[in-house]
Amino acid sequence: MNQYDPSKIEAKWQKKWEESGLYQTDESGANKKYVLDMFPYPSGATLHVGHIEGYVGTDIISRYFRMKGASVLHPMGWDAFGLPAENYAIKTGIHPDESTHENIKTFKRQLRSVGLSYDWSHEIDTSSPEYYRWTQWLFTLFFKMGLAYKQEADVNWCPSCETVLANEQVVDGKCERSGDEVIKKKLNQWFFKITDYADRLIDDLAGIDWLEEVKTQQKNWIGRSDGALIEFKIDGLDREINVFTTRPDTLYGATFLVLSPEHPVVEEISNIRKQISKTDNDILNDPYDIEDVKSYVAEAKAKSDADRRENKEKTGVFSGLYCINPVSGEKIPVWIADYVLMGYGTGAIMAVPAHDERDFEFATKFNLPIKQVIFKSKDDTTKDLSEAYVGSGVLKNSGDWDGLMMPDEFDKVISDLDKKKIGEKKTTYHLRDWLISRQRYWGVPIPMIYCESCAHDGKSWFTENVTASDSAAVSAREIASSSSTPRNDDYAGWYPAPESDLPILLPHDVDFRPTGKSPIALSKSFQEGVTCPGCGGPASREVDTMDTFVDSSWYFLRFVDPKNEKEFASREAIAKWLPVDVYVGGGHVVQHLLFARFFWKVIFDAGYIEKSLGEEPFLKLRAPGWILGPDSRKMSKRWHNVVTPDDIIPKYGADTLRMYEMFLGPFDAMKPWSLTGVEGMSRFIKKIYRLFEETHALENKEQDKQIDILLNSTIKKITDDIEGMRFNTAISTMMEFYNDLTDAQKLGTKINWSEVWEKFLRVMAPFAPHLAEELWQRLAVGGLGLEKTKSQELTVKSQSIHTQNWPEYDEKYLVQDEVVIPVQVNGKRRGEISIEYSVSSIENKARVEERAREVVASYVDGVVVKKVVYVPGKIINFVI
RNA sequence: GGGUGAGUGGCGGAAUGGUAUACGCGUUAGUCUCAAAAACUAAUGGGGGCAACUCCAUGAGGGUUCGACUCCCUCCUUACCCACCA
Repeated sequence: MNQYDPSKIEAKWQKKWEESGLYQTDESGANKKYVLDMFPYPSGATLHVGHIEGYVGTDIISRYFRMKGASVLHPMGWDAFGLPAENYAIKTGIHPDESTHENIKTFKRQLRSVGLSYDWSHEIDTSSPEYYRWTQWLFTLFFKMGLAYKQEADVNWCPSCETVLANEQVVDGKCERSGDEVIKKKLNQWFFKITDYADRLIDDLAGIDWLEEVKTQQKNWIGRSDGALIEFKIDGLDREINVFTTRPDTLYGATFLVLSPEHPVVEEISNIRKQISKTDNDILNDPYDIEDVKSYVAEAKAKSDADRRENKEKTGVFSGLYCINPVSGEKIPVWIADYVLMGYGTGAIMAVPAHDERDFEFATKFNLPIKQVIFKSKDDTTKDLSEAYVGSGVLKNSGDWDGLMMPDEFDKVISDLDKKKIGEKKTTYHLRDWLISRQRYWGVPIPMIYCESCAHDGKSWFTENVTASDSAAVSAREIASSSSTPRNDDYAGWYPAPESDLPILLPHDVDFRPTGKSPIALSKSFQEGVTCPGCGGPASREVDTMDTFVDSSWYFLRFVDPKNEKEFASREAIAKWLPVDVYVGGGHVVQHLLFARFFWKVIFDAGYIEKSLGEEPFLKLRAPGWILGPDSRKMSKRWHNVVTPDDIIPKYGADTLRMYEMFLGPFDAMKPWSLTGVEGMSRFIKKIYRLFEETHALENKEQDKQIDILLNSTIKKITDDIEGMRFNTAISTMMEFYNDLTDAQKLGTKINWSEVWEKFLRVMAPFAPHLAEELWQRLAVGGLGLEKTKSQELTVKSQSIHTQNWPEYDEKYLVQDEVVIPVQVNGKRRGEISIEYSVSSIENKARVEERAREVVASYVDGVVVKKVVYVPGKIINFVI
């Protein structure tokens, strides 16, 4: 008898599958399913079992869908640009292009060794000119739509990576990658106007099947809050300070204003005071020194965001200015404090210490008045608050607003502000525009050209292209810019590189050591012969590259048409495959998943996506849980607890690895790796193999009903579990099937082995594709109920188990003839009865009750039974 | 501080209103063997009892229900994400 030897079986079938083109996409797209993994960054570290988990999950789903008759697109590719390769190059001198492609080779070998059913003819590599040509083209589309702009801004700068970072890449004030403290720097940078899409990015979440957790996180990140913009006049001057507040109802309680140290008014304080003193000399009598303001502001500006947050004590300084509360007419002081952030709202707040914890703390520390305007009820006569009251209640001390209930009559407050022309409804967002410039080498060059002379004349692509040929882009631009028109002066001198020039190649012969300037700036060839698309004069290219998240924001679109040389993807291919039906991957909750949704919406608006496809690219999203090391710590080189497929496959085989990973626990849960667990799975697979060897050639056409029931209920359970991505219980079901089957075998139950194997192997096929194929082919050779093949050589695709139909189950075999009904007394199980299924219905309650009463006689005899609850076929309960 | 999950044997977990602890790991005993490994067989939540049996147990406490791991309330622990966002 043969021994199970995965190393022989698996290599053999992987080769044959490839030769026969088994996993080539059925390009008809009939009954399509697009099953997508988040494509990996090919790092120097190899793939470990945690990465594989998601890939095995999507592989099972893809194989299952194919067997159900769907045409499935299941591609894989490489998010190949990025900093680690560049840093590695700086250290070793090996060009990123070279190391990246070495890594891709390793990753690909590993993925193949797991037996994943990717169609490699759809493979993409974001660092190839064929791909990034279209990344550049999309950039120019965004530009023409008014959604890409260059602006001087305070940006996050990582001193160690020597590049700017997106807000999303700053974690706790530190660089996500290097861990260094991020500093603020004023730089001229390219942005994507993702804020124009903030509302749609929130609202469209409602219609997609994503984990609630991920949706909530995206909503929080976008951070929409509704409130009002309120105007405060500076006392003694015809000038206002605007504040944003979500609580305009507490306006009568606003006893001072607070400005962020970066607020524009702060720099002008001396001037403003001079102007005021001409009409009102009182202001000069304040015990106040402008030097205090200057030193406070200087100190605050020197601190990093992290430092500011670190400091729990509130700090601040009186500005020397007063404003007028627009409803109460009171004169209130203006303070400067770093707990107010310039980046949110207007950079100025009205402080309502009675109803805001931060304002309360500040007012207490600096002895500022606290005025309560919200009371728990009409009869509430609280005098001195010991802490801010932030709850709901009724307004008092509030002029005409007295008696209004908050938050129920909030809208009345807003409309009154509007009527009095002192404020208006306003929505603000936490989301900032997406900063995409990077001063690094290993990325996509931004395809923009700058012309000094056009800039001087105030000319730009926008001024020169009133009637652009690209009508789709222009009409889309109108849609997109309805909320905010591009400011032409920001664009002066800028032109997108003409489409015929794309791709703008990343120069190869560059010293990529970071200097704080883009390395491409040092390339001689890069700027050779560049002319202005507007005036034809000499011009220069943008030397920054794009954030790699731009590359990965549209790769799922390229996958459907990866070799197209005319378009980023054809309209037809997009319509055929998209949206993605199942998307699996971890992390990236606010980065990739937000950016990719943004890209889809922009491309949708530009008219390149059929409206019928909808406004969301990923219908269903699931994240595999982390696999922890055997020590229950996160897998990491540091703990020496990393397990890779290469540690497992040579000894146990890919099928064991796949089955074990899926059996570990719920797909989305965090769970620790265990080597003894792998051995257990290996045992199970060997048992299947052995049972097959012993039984598959036994001829027996008869079968007891009990086996029919076992087989059909197993098929049903596994089918349901795959649909619900409960792979762990699907595998338990296979184990139970084996146990029940071998028990029955020992008892001499009649079993039609060929039918059993012919069905069971098919439900096992998505999980253990190599073993299932091997045994399927042997079954075919045995000729039991299958077409005979001359040898075990699979050359025809149609003979593979993976092209067979998914087995159907027969409802009539899902119920036993006899059912076992537990008998309870007061909800505690005291026995059970076995009755014919046909008499278990509710009409026969009396009969069932009689039988049950015998079993629990010792509990119910001689006592009053108050009630008998009978759930047909499930349970009977005597209440005494 | 806010949001979102999770808490069940020695361990990973199953059961989403109806026999709690499926399935697997581990452990123990046995078979086989000169021996070991592998394999196979059996036992395995805790307490009490010779036994039939019985009591207790799903983080803690309450509630709803004939019946609660499951639903509701309060609290505790823990993980992840966000956090001076006005």
